[in-house]
Amino acid sequence: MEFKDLTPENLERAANMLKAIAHPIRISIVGCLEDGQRRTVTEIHKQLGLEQSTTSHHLGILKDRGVLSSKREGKNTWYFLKHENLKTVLSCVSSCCEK
Amino acid sequence: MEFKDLTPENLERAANMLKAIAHPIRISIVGCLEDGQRRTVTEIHKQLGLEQSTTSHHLGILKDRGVLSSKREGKNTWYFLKHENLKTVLSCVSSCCEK
DNA sequence: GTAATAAATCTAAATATGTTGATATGTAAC
DNA sequence: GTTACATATCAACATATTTAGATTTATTAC
Repeated sequence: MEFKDLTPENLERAANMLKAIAHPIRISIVGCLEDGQRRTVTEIHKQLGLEQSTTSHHLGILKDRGVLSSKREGKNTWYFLKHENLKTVLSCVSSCCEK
Repeated sequence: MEFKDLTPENLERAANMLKAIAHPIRISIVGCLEDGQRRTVTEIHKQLGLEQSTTSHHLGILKDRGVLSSKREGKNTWYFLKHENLKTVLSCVSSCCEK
């Protein structure tokens, strides 16, 4: 599907997905989850040096907007990329940002 | 360059570029400028049915964050995509948004 | 110089987003 | 039931973004 053909509703959804990713913390979170990796909230908040509540909040945004999925297993909630090709979005943008 | 390797400064720049695109109006603007097309502010504001000032404002954001470039010719300012591969970002995201 | 057109900027108000600490909920082990 | 740990939500405040109308600046033609 070409993005030109997006209905207003899907346009909104695409904008929301991009907006979800468009934040330094959330880009870093997506970076932790490349290549099918799964991480818990605690792992991510420790790895990135963030407050637990901040981390959960940003993970919630990413999940809500369709960037991540999650799966609860016991006390832990595992987060992972919902669409592998979202990696492409980031490498594409970062290639435009060099220098 | 992998986005994982972005310096904090480039991370910020990548987030700003994504944030620039992450808006329904601005996605539509980028959609008008595919394939090396150039458009003036007036053309875009008429085509998308927006206020002139709103259009100019959003074009300014896109230019400021490195998504578009512009060239003044007489009374007109032509806007165009700075990086052709930003198209990929949008088609990638829209493929994740189907249904 | 004036008039006409294109684009950019300013202003103000409404809306949305980000951040943190505190609190609540969910789950497992006992 | 209690305790401990993981996660989510709440509340409050600060900050940023969006929008439209009015104004200003830039350019061309006269």
